Amino acid sequence: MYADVLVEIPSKKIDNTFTYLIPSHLKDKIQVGIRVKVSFGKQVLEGFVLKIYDNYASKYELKEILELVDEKPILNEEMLMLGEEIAKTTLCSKISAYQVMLPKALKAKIKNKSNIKQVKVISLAKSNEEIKDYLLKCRYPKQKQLLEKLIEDDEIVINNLDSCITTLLKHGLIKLSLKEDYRYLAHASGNYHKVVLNNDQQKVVDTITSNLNKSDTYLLYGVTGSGKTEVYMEIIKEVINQGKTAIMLVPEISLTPQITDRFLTLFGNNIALLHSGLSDSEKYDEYRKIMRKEVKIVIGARSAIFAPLLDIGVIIIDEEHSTSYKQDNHPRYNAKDVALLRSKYHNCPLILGSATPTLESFAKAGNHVYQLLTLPKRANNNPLPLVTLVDMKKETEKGNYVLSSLLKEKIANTLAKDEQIILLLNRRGYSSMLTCPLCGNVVKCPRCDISLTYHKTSDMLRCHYCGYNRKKPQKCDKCGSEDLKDYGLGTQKLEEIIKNTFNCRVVRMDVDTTYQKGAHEKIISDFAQHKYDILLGTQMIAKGLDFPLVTLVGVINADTTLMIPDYRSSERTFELLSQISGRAGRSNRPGEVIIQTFNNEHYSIKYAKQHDYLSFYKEEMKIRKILKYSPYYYIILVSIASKNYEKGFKEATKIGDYLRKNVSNDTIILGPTMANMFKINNIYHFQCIIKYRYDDILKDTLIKIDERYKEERDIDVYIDIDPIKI
DNA sequence: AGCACGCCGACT
DNA sequence: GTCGGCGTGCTC
Repeated sequence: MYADVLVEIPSKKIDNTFTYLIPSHLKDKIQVGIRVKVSFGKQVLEGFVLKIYDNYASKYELKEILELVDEKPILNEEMLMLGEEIAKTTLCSKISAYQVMLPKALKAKIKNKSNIKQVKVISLAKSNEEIKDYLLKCRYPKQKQLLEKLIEDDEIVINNLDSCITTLLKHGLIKLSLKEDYRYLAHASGNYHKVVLNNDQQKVVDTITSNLNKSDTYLLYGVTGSGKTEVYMEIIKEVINQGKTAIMLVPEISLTPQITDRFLTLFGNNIALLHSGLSDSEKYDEYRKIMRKEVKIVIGARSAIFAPLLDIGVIIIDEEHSTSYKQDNHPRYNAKDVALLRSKYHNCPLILGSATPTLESFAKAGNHVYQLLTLPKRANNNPLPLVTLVDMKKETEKGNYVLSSLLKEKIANTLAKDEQIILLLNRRGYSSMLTCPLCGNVVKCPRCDISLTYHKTSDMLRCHYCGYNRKKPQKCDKCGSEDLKDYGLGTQKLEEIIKNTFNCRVVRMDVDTTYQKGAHEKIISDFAQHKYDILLGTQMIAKGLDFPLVTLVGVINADTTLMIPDYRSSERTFELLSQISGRAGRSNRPGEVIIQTFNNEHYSIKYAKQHDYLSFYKEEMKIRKILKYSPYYYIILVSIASKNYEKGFKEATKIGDYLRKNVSNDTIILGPTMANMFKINNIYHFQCIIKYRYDDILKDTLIKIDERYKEERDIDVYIDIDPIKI
């Protein structure tokens, strides 16, 4: 017998299987999807068995498989199919596709036998009658207590052996054994109260639960606070009742106890949670629970879409507009695409939920590719918050550069009512640049083409792209003037201003305050407990959070996302403003939103003010059509990176020309141009953008480019199919 | 990814 | 004459 083995070398060059002989003692144990050890050249490697067969006309002298790593397959038929599909659609090697699907601990080479945590457990070694006899004559209360508990519970986890246990062991009444333990156990705090669904919610639930055995995709478009989570819970409940399993994806950032609590309360330990807060071994523990069919529900971020559940009854992707579902490094897969494949495979519905769906999804709903379901009102029938725009051009004339008089007044009022406030400022640090007023010199990163951000707490200038750090200079590097001015506003400076202006408790949430494990959750729970009056931060505070006491939301500068030169910047702006507005007035107190902007005529901001997704959608679709962008055209981004500017430019031009010659007539090739972030970490980035609708030769052309540049050492070419940012 | 093979420069 | 530079190519 022979086996085709995919060895664990993540190189495109070696992305085909190698045939090995199956030694006779492994013949009845080997299966497709298990890992094996093989000798490969001079080294011993692990690999996945992808095929087993009887006859093979060998040209070479075949080697034998050395040993099996697993007893049972870790890749089943479905996962093998998913990996192949990912490799094909994202142009990555098969092995990297399979590796991205598995938890790190299951990746070859890492020995994890000792990685399984064990606990000591004691259990009864004799029959209940014999124990009861012993109990009658036993005169030690501690022993009695323990034995009685053991009759009740079968086994007890112990930390150390006390005299009572050693005596019982000596008498042969109990036995000691080791049991695998799971490190991570999520607990519900139990303070979630069940809610009754309103008519709209019930209609959505009914539509989906009466079509559970079809692989339809639904777009659940529900305004912020419309109670999408309750709908998901109801559907999952029904799926579980039918004996099936469920996957729910949420953006990493919203995997907070706030959300998970509700699920844990309703479904108890039937859930595996997969999020970045877990260590690799903890993730592996959760994974093992899924493999052993001990849980039926998986909730997690992007990679949870690969959870090896069998018999999936529903897949839910919450906040479907979130960019976090696309992996931004190799392999650049999109969890939404994988979800679609799995929904087809399991014949189960896929639900995409959002208050601000991507244009692509909404367009598909318009074409009846997806089925549109709507929750037009907030669950508690509250109106959406009143949004007021403040023209910052007028405010700056009055000398108000940061807080407009209106926002100041509203903050003071809200504080007086003892209610809470969220302030959004989409830029971290203290100020965005340090400038010399004499010679106009801006202090820049020596490795990147961008100005450094001043961080006051550490008195350092920091590059937000490469992490470069330097002490704040006392003098201008160019002319020596000592009068350096800081311009721009960051979250640190805003925090300082708020503290100086109001007498209140402020907490700041951005990358700088949340890089430590658990810091993010702590800020959220502290704010929820009203330990602070104001939560200010970057966009990470905009999504999914639910604080009943928040009645005022302020957006300090709505224009930052609008400035980004990406064809989706209007969509991002509308989404961010809608999402942050949705944080206000979620309980019985009415909410209010103040948006400060220099572009109060811009349609993104205008429609966000009116909570008018539909009009925004129509306006933006017109522009996408004229400019030939997604969803009218498919987009592929080819990035060319090199340390050497000339070489990078030369190769980028070559790639651009090659593309133009080797695609269909109506495919559009833009560039090469300098990328948005042109120089990062001393590496120059160029890019070509491909826009196409139907093109059968494009894929081959891309594969050729990919293969050609795999070998090049000082040029890196990345091909991003369906990129989320340009 | 490793590791060997291989064909040109400065050394005991 | 040889040690070693890392360019190229192969691994069932």
